[in-house]
Amino acid sequence: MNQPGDIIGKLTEQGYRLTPQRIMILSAIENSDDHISAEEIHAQIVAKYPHVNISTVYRTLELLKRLGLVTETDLGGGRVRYHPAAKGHHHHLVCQECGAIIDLDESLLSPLKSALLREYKFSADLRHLAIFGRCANCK
Amino acid sequence: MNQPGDIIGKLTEQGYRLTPQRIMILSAIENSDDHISAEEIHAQIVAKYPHVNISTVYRTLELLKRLGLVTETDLGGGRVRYHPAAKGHHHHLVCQECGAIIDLDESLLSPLKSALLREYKFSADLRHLAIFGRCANCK
DNA sequence: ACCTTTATTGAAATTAATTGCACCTACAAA
DNA sequence: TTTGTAGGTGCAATTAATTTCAATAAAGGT
Repeated sequence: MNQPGDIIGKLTEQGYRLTPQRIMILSAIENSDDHISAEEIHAQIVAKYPHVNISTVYRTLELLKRLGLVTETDLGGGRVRYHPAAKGHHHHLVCQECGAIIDLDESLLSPLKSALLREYKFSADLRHLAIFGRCANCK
Repeated sequence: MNQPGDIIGKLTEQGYRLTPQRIMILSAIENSDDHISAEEIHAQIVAKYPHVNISTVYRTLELLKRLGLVTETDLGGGRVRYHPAAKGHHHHLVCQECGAIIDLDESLLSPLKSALLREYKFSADLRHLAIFGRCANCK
C-alpha cells in the first residue's frame, strides 16, 4: 500500500491530468520517508529534468493538499513541509530552544477536537499540527 | 496599565536600547485594539517618519516576541499578526471555508497543555494559537 | 560635554511561497 | 478534421519575512 498508484488513481478519477511533472513530484513525496519541503522536491527533480519549475511543485502540492492526499505542516522558520496523508496523521512538538522535533500521537488531541465540536460546533482540522514550546532537556 | 511604559521598562532593564523607532513601533502595537501586522505597523510609522525601514519593524517584533511582550499568531493567508501579551492570551478558530475568526478561551487548551507536560515533559507555548477547520455555518 | 562601546539601523540582497500571464496539451463535441 | 474548453506549465514578478553588512547612535563612563 501507499504506492503512488493510490494517489494517481484519485487524481485521474477527479479529472486531473497525470503529467510527467506530477509523477515526479508524487514519487518524490512517496519515496521520502520523512517530511519533505517543496524546495527539496524541486531539487530532486531538477537533478534529472532541469526545466521543471518550482511553481509547478507548489501548485501540485496545493492540489494534493486540497484533495486531502498530502498534509502540510508548518514546523516554524518559514518552512512548510509535506507528508503523504496515507502514512497517517501525527503531530509534532517543536522545541524552540534546540529545534528538536518530537512526534506526538493523535490521541492526545482528540479531547480538544471533541471539545471544540461540542462547545463551538467547530470541526477542527487537526491533521498535522505543530505545537511550539520547550522540550524536557531545555527546560 | 498596558502603557508602553511597561514594555519600555522591561526593555531598558535588560540592556536593550530605547530608540525612536522602537518607541514608534511600541505605540503602534499598543494603540491597535485588534491584531496588527508588521506591514500595518510600518505603514503607520512611515506616514510620519518615511525613513524607518520595514526590517526594523520585523526585528523589533522578533525582540518583543522573544521577551514575551507581544504574541504572534499565524492566522493563515501568509500574514502573521501581533498582539500585546499584556492584553491577555486568547486563541482563534479560523474557518477555512468562509474565513470567519472565532475567539477561543484559553481554558479549552489547558487540558492539552498539562497532558503534554505530563506525558512528554514538553512545556508547550500555547499563548496564541490558531486552529484551522470549518465553522458551524459552513459544515 | 566628550569618548567609547556595542546594540541598532537602513539599504540591499536573499529566501520561501504565491500569483498573473501567455502559451501548451489532452480530450470531446461539432 | 477542426475547434472549444478546461487543466497545466514555465517564466517573471510579487509578497512576507529574514539576513548581511557597513554606518550610526544610545547609554554609560570620564
